[in-house]
Amino acid sequence: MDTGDRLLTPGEVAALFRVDPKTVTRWAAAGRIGSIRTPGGHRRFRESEVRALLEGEGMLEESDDMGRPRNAGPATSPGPGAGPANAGMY
Amino acid sequence: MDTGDRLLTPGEVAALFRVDPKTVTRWAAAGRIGSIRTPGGHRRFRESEVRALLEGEGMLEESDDMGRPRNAGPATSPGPGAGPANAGMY
DNA sequence: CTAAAATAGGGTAATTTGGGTT
DNA sequence: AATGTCCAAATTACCCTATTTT
Repeated sequence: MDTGDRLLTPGEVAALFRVDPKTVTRWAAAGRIGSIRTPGGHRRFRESEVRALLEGEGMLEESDDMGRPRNAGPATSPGPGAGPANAGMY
Repeated sequence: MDTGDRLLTPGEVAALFRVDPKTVTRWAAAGRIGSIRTPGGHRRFRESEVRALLEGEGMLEESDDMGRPRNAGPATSPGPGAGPANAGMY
């Protein structure tokens, strides 16, 4: 199977998500999506990861009620569930 | 381990980075990547170096926005006068 | 030796980056 | 906190033809 190790440009990812390329850059800077840098500093994204984000996340996670408590967290799972890494200092 | 001393053509390197072959040539001209010239003037790149550039910067990285030591690489080509690039990004 | 593909080199648009702001 | 827009600079992409490689 083609895992899709092809690389996509920021503009392509932005078109897939219907967002501004700048937003994709912010996602990469925040660690929400993996990125590969060219020697010149431009970013490339793995198609497999992008497609996983596109159609593989709206099924078994944050369904509707208990997916992501935005304020009334049980305080027992500090787990990174929604925010894996980064400190969002951008 | 396969050190990967095989030589890659500009087209191969370009496909790996998802860039234009001309861009790879520009990297070599700027000293960002080591290059070997054929007697005819064409360039060849070491697979080990290319893979180091690919994996060394975009694999287990998540928040890599600020602080990008791009010039701390192998210094294989000191690049005589090809330095209009780094040093002062902005 | 001939032919096709790739590369080098130069020059000009398009994209991307990073910061600051809305 | 997240996204979109403006700006200046850098990087990259596509145009061409000549040379090299296969």
